[in-house]
Amino acid sequence: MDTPGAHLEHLRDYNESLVVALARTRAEFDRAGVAEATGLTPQAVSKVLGRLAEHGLVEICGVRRRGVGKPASIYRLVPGSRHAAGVHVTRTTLRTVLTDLAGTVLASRVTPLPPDFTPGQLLDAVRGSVAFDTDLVGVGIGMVGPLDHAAGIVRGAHRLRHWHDVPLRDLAQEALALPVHLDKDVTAGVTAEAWRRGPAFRDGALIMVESGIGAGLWLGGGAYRGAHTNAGEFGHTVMQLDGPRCVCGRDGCLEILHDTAVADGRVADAARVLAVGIVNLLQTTDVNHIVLAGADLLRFPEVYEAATRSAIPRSHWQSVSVTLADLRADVIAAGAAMQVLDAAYGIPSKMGVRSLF
Amino acid sequence: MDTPGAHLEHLRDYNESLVVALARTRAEFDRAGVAEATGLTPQAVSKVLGRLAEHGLVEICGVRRRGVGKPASIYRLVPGSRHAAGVHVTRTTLRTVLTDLAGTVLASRVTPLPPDFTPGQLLDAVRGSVAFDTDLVGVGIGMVGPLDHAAGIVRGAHRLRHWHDVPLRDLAQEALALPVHLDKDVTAGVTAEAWRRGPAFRDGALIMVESGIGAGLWLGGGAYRGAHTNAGEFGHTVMQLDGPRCVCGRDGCLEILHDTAVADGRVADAARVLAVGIVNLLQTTDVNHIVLAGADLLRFPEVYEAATRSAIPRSHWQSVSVTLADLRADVIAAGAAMQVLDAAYGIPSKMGVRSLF
DNA sequence: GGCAGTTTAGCAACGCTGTTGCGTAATAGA
DNA sequence: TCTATTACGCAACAGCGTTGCTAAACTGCC
Repeated sequence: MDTPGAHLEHLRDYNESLVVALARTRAEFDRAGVAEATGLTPQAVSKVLGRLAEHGLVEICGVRRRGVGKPASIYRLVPGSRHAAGVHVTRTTLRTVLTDLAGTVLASRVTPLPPDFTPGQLLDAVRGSVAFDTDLVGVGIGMVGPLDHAAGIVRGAHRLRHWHDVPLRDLAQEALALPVHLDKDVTAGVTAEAWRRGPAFRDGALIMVESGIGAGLWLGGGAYRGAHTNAGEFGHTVMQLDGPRCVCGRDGCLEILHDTAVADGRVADAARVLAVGIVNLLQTTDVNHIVLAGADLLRFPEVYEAATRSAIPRSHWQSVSVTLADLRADVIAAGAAMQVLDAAYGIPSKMGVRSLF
Repeated sequence: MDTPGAHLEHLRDYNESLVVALARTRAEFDRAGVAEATGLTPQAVSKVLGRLAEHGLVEICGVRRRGVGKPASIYRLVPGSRHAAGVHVTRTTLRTVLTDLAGTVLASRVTPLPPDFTPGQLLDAVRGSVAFDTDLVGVGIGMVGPLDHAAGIVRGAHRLRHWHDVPLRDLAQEALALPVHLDKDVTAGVTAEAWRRGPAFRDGALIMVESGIGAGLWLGGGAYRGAHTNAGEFGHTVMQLDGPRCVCGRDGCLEILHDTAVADGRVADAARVLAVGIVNLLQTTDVNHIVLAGADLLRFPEVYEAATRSAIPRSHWQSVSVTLADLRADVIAAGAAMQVLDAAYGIPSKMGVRSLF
């Protein structure tokens, strides 16, 4: 069984991650606030903050007087204490991003990739591209599936010949001498949103329209990938039983309907079809955050946003936020970087051996 | 924030739950096996097993000689050590079930409910119905939504007039003087499958066709309900953009297409439409277990099962199991009972205050 | 029958976690 | 200046899994 037992270190890591997550969403915080939010005793919070401060993740930035009594120490996250790099691999380009612990994008660059590039060529490009002048926690790679997240293997990349069962994660780990995290582009993207917004973002989907339609799912406070790292392929859900044949072999998929409308210049129609697809996704997953992203979508952001908003039915106990990915084109690469941060400093979704430092 | 800090007791509870989960799926087990499966030391397993045995959840049932050396003690779960009751509320009937710790159904009864029954009438029926001659861990209630699982409130039950914002969980808790768990019928149903199959069932969906089409989702090793306890409403996903108007207000929902076919006597067509809907669900959630249930579906089980099997595409790294709910009509009530067991003895999906005993 | 070797079980001490008790520091107000 | 109040942290503590070691139970061999 791969359900590991829990040891004392897991408990410590869990609580430290909790405090880091809190620190990420609050500009400043004090001991009492953390204690109240977590249910830990103030003394325990002191110990946690002491450990985090010792490793530079947080620092004291002042005191707060609240009438009578000894002033409380005010803490804040030190965003620059940790950095991660992320890359977004497309069929023609490599986008590289450097982010800090707060999820802020510090640098972003785009380099072309050779036509029909090989794994070796990609690794060369990545090696040259992530050479930032900083210590890195690790490097995240976001690319199209299908791939196996757990094994770190690219099963086969759409329209790329040299990409069948390539153990990219291990190859990159060796080439870069850094921890590497390989995931689907959309999952990386939704991680960016989740990391930046903090624990309030428990259930969300990042809708990406960029040579294909897919969704990155963040369910119950963690990335959800499904049994075969294949969740979120809602572009290939049938929305017109007697519709035109899609490349996936089914008829009337969201993607073929959408792309046909775009090809005909009917962008508003395309957006409406996508919006119905998003409502379908909401019916199935009941997320309350929809994030719109992808190069093709961001060509007409307000059209898609308006169509989505107006398609979502309202009721008194439900509410769904619809926003554009505010990192825009960087969202996948940045999310890949934040997956590294999430693996190291995020709240563990399951018990497993890990150390924050 | 509702993300609680972790204390030492959580660690203990987590490991104990892990061992109970293991015990549920194995007829017999020994110390070494548990130690290997969990990564805990044999000594730690001894302590856990000692605590579980002290409370009667497991017992020694023999020794195993393996050539040379002192024989190992063989343990097994004591299914009868804990019982829970579950009820399945429909528009006209109340089905009540008694289950043990292993998820075995020990008793099952169906009683009619008054037409357009009130909360008070339901509580009376439940009180009379769950009076089994056993100590109960608690009572689970499974019924149609929409409802709020976290708050234990029925938001509004389909075609029942007296059911708007009824705090049923608290009312039942008071009426029964027992812990009560309120959840959507389909979520309860999938919990039954998950509880009986053990940790190997990490990602699954229970498809229920019974005056409506819905799915109970078990994602990443736990029930997934969404942000508003509304996940799994895939019966109201659009599959024919220009299709007939559904009661939900949209056009061409899976449900209206399916029900129309059934009304016309075209059961095979209905099953095929549902199968496409299930494949849509797979595209979105990538679960690898599909469980078919519901009175309307179980009228033609082999038709639906075959249609589903043949609609699912195969590839070399993906595989999806399709089965009928082997508890048949009891699955919802039994699942409601197992939700109580899961809350008390299941592996906690998040850190929270809880005690096994 | 007795001894050696092997495997399992568990007591006891230990390290580390968060908790509790209590003393100390820092501030406002009387 | 004194008192009440608030925040902080050292020290002792309880409880978790771990480690070290001894005892127990069995097989196989002499």
